[in-house]
Amino acid sequence: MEKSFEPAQIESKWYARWEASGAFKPSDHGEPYCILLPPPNVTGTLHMGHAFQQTVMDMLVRYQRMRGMNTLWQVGTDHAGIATQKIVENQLEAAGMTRHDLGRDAFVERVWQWKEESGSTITHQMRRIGATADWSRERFTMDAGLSVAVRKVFIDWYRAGLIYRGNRLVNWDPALGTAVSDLEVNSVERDGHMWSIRYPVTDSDESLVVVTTRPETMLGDVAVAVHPEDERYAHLVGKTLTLPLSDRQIPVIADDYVDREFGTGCVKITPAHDFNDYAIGQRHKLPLITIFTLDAKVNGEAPEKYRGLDRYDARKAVLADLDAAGLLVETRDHKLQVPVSQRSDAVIEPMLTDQWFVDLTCEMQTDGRPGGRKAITEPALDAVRSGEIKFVPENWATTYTQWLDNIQDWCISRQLWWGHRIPAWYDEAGNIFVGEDEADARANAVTTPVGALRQDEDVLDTWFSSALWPFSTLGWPSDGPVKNEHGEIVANWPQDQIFLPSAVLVTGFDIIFFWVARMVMATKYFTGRIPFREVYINAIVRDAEGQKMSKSKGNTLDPLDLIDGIELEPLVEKSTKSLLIPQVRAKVEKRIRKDYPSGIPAIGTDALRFTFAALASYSRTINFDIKRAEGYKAFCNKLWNAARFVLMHLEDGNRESGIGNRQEPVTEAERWILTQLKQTLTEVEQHFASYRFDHLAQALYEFVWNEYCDWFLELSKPALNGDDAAAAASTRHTLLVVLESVLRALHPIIPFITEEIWGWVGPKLALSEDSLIQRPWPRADEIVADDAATAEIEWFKSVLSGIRRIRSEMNILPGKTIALLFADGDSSDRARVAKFTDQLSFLARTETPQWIEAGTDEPAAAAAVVGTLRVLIPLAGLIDVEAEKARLAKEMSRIEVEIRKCEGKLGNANFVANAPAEVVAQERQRITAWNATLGALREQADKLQK
RNA sequence: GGGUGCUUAGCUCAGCGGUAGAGCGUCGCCCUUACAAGGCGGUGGUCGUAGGUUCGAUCCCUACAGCACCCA
Repeated sequence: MEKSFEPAQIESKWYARWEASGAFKPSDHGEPYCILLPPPNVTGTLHMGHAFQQTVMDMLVRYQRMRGMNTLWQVGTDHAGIATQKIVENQLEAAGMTRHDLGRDAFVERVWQWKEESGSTITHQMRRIGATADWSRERFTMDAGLSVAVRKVFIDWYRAGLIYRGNRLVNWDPALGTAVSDLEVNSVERDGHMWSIRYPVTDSDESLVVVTTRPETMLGDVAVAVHPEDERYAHLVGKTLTLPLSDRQIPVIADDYVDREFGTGCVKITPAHDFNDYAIGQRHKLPLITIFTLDAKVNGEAPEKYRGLDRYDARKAVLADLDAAGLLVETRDHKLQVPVSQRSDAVIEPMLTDQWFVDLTCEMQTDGRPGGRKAITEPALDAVRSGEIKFVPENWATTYTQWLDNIQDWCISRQLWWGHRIPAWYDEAGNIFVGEDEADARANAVTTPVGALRQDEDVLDTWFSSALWPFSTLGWPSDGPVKNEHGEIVANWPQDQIFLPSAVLVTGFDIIFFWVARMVMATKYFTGRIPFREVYINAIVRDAEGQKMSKSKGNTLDPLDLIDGIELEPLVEKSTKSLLIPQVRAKVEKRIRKDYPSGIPAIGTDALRFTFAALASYSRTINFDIKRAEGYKAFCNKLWNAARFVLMHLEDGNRESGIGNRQEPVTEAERWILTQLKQTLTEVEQHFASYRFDHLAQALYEFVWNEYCDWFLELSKPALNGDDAAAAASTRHTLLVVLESVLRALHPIIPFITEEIWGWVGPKLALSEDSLIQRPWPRADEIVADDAATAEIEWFKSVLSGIRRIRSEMNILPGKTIALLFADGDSSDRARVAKFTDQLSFLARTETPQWIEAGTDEPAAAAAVVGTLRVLIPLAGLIDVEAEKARLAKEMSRIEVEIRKCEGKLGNANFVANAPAEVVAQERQRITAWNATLGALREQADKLQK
């Protein structure tokens, strides 16, 4: 083995071997265990959030695979309609073209090309993370099989009356020219103004003043609303106003939606461009006047002079004209919430358009069939409320149920070209025909089509196809093998449906609505099953200061840069090249030069994975600190060197008898480390079950470093070098067996280094497997615990620590051999000293210990106290008597504080009467122990006084 | 406005009714034959504030303060 751990060398070779061996495919033995990858965006790249999620999924899959489960990690990518289309449109724009110049077919062809070029980026990155997904079953949401499922779902829901087409107000992105989901709209606080505008009452001297942040929408006003109990305006309700600029007559209406305290208490109503106004318009049967074109310019409904103006230019013109007319009462600065499209950054314009919807709100249809609420929404709610699906951490269930409780119908049409085209056709009279294709649509027609049919131009929301992932990827709705474009079988529903429900979905909380809820809806409806039994909501990865990672802040980290390392200059170049604003660019560069003055060190995949595991508590965010990752790289190195130690103590050609042939360990240290291993493995299993990867990582870290390396390896040295051949042989065996077990236990977290080390260790144990990935999970119940041995070793550790403390505090050079005496103590101390003499003198660098018999003189010495045993280091010029007195005094006062605490409790009659008996007994035991120690310390202090 | 979290060592975080923990940092000694990416030892905390419940509260309850996120 190399002298130190070099991640780059070992990572490069293992992944391909594992994959080639078929290790990632289902074994067809054991209980099914499936993980669905929320498909990454096909044109995306791996960011820290992905790397974290995939580490979690891979840990779970590897663990369950080792436990003998029939595992499937179903991977694939999502066509990401808007995002992907926009990338290609941007490319065209750079060439001075638009998609309309190419035409639909050529454009879509171009997107496919782009997908082929860039689509494998993220899957290659996933391989670097070590993700053991079954690539042979990789799917794409737009491949043929999944498209069949999409059409079937659309048609079935349509025929069940659960999908409808309607003219509704939707979130319209005027830059992209499509409807977007309300989940893709961010509410952003912006500086703006609040304008007060006077609306005169028709044929009267009176007037009302409305306040608005969007004065241009007054061109589409159809009413002014006041609160029904607002006495100021009660006499005007029912009267008519003359809408300035347009001169239309609009009514004053009363509606308790109006907040009397806000502004003047008068609200202009523009139902075609505001969701709240739309609702009021519906209640009062008001007309809808759309005043904008689809690219947010004023249309022909407005007075001539505003037509064709962009909405913001129209605002200026309207304000100028109002001011000129003396109707602009006040202009105030105001912070307002503006809806902004996540996809284009454009301000969203609520717009009345024809769209397709999935009904999620209707209880019962007019013909008596169940509505969407009954058929789709409620089963999805029940699945979580009943506990059939569990969230981890569980409070996310509230987020899920509250959202579903208040859900609106789902707008599924998008005015894009990239995606699943809606399988609906229109005849010349505007009748709708839905089917697999035109022929099927005609065959299922309820009315005879008038003239030719033309297919709907729109495509489906990406999440519509993603929602089917849990069952469509397993081959549904085909009843036989499904092949990919290379003719390889990728799914077969009749047999693959054993993987539904999957075990767990690992995803971010921001996906609960997009994905989790919709997968539950679709999967319940079409298969009657839940898509997954558990939903593990992972934390959001932030930078070390808890700031959101963002390119414009310059605090993003590329997981591959952490794995491979990167020099400062390439890092600066890479982080700033996509930033167009010079100030931002300069700021980011400055930050990177400050944060990473010498670039990012290569920490390797294993250390990165361990870091993710160690940070994965139930907390909602994790702050990724590179220092922490470096610490875990040190852990990998520690493990590496422990393995080197073990291997170099095996005699040449020495093959151990194998793990199966368990022999009785000869030494107490072996029985102790096996007990610790058993304990650790028990904990690890519990932490896997509860998804506490932080505890899991910590348990293994502590075992390896603080128990195996710090104590067992050290204790093994005297045994390996001693005269007792049986103890030496047994110790060698136990060193190896424990190492092999811990490699297995660590493998799900740090697969590469453990596999590499195992390559040296496995053959020494004559194991049948070729590689660690095939080994079974190390089971705690196969290990025998020995509590008596544990007590012995704990005693030994106390004595040795006491000696080390004296050496350190008295500045005795580590290399210097010193005398060691024992005094007092009981018979078990005598026996233990005898038993551990060699280890003590070896590890503490002392001469053979001597006992001081009671009543005999003893030399001045520094002392450690273990129970009633005094461990003495004779002064003999080594030790400063005053320093030793001070040390003893400090120790005594610490113990006196503890004793006072115990006395306080035990002196309290209420405590003794009410506390559980074992707690009281524990306090009594503690006070006894403290008193014994204090007694020994006092005796020692007295001896020094002389 | 509604909701959900968070506040513990210098930093990042566990813990959670009965002796306050980890990693990193820091200080001292040591290149001791697995590992200086290391070893040994030390320092460091009235567990956000104020009340309450309890024999006992960092932990449970209430209020308040600050921070974060989600929804409107």
